[in-house]
Amino acid sequence: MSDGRPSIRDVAARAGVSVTTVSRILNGSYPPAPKTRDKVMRAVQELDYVANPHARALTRQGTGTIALVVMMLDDGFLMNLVESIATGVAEAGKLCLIGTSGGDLDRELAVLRQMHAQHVEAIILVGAVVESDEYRERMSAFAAQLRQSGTRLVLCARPPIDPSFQDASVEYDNEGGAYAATSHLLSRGHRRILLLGGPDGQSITTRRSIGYRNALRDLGGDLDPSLEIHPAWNRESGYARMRELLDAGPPAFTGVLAHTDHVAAGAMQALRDAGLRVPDDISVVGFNNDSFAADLQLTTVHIPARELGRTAAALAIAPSPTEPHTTLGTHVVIRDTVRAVRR
Amino acid sequence: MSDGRPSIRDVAARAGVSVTTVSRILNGSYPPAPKTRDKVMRAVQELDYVANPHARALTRQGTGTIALVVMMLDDGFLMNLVESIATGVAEAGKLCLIGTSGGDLDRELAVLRQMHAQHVEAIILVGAVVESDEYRERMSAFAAQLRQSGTRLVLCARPPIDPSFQDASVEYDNEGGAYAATSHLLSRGHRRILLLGGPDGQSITTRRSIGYRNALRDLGGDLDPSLEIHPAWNRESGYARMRELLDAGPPAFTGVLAHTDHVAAGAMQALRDAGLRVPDDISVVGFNNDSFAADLQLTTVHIPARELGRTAAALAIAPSPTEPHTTLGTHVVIRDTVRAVRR
DNA sequence: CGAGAAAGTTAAAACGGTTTCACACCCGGG
DNA sequence: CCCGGGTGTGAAACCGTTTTAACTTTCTCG
Repeated sequence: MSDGRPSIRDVAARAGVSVTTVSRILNGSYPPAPKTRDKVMRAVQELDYVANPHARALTRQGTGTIALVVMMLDDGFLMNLVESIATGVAEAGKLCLIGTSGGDLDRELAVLRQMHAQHVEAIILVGAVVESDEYRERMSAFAAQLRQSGTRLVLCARPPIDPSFQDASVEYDNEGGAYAATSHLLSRGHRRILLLGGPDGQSITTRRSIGYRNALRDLGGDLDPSLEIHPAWNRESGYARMRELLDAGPPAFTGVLAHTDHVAAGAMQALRDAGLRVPDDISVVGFNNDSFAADLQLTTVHIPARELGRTAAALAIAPSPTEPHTTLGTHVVIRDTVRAVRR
Repeated sequence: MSDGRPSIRDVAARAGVSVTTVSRILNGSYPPAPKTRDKVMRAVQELDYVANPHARALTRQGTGTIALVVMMLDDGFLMNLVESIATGVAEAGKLCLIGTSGGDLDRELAVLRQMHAQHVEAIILVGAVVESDEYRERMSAFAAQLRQSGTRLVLCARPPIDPSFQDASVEYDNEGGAYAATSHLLSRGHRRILLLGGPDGQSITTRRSIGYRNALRDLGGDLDPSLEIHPAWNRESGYARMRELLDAGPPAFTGVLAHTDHVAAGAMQALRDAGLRVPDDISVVGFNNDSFAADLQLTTVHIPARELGRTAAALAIAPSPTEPHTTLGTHVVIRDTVRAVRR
């Protein structure tokens, strides 16, 4: 065509065989006479022929495409996740479609529909879940639709949509991470620990709050609701909320657990601006172990982003996963923003 | 079929019209009788019909897909770039395929071929270029192939493949950024400025070196080849190379210009470890204005990543770009890692 | 030597759309 | 009454591949 791309007919004509034969040879369906094979392969070489994947998708099932849907690409954790998913998918010789929802539920659903319409083999859905019945209902209807059309759904870094579903999923241990971080602060003598949680009503926030409270309860910290506040996940919000708190009076806490290294960084800035030193006056722990945490000497909870990504990619690729549900561990990386509380 | 998706024939049958009519109505080819239109639309609704994009791609040209090829997703600059490209593409109702090359030239070419085989409408190629004849040659052959098949190529944050080509492209001013950063240091009395450039033989490195040298020449700094070294683009490399230098003896420079904020961060760490204070003893300027630069109080060169991404997306989408080549400006963000040199 | 199996190849029918071309219909004007 | 020209609609061809089923050869064995 004017496209300049040769079709399988051109190859067949040049090799002096039928279209069927060419198709067979290229797909490795049973071995034809070596002589024919050579003729065809030569023709393919000469014409630089590559099969049209769309035509292929029409007959075969399997488009060789995996979709990746993520809310936003705004921190190092998600970046590592996306990178490792993308390479995992590429290593399997498949293509990776990416879509961002920007945190808007309608847009998320629209993107998911579009991906589904594209006949992708699997959809990897990354990130936070809103804890509303409406959302759960919509997602669960969509998941049913996916199942019916044979599209796999892989949930990554988020809890199952519905307890009764057994979609493939890979999570990390939010509750355990928060528990460990809180314990770390408690073990240094901190009793009043400010939780700078994520936005309210998101599953991640909830899980981590549970871990935080359990640790306080188990190990004897102050369980005070006024110590839990919910900034957005970014630096600015962390700064602003900490600033508010400090403007209102002397801090009612000696330790801080932030749900993001960015939030931790913002909070630390606000503390410094208020003349408080970290960790001498106030200790701070972050979450994610973003690359810059090392530069800030920030003690933080490490999330195995790359492993998470690799696992998600593997689940998306495997026709039937051996282990459909995995939870990866988290651990505290100790640096230099936590110190024993002064008496 | 067994995958539960209705075909255009099902819709036609249900609406009691021909397939042709359904196709016409859905594509807005000339307006048919309103009555027919309603019947068809109702059938579409009831069946939840969505046209199969692969079948569509077979006849029409235009798959509604844009490809994005990037070496690696390892810093905030690229993350912002990818995010803004992805949203730009999505806002145009198109899909975005993403591929990573991991810096491997063969893999890069393989990915590009795969994208091309997929009949994408445009390919956005992001990031550094190796300055070798072989690379230039291969890329230029590939670009010609793309042109022939009507696939647009958009170069983002990288120079044109071949001066004679006028592929759509959007760059930022590497030379100007390096010039400005160097001037900034010179204006504070620094004469001997260490350049922690990117890997040798990459276009970005070259452009920035030129800006650096021009500033030294114009404004009277020391033009000393031993002051130009080339770590990789990451924190570890920045740390290691600075460490080596300091281990070899007292620093022969008072200012540092790093090609990445990560490198700057690593270098600063090494300086601190060697007992030198930033900025009291040594001044440091970074590049990228990554989000964490604010936390380090790092003076750095801002690159307009989001604008770069939006522009690239626009170029990829527009059938014929009005302004095929754009260079966006860079500027120095002054924070607190540069101080006047002590005499 | 002939029958039947095995090996190699192919024509034709999918797949799910778009597009070309022809047809049927209705209306107004000569 | 016949012709010309919209207006809606549909049959059929096509896009580039896979797959089914049938058709030649050639081989093997009784």
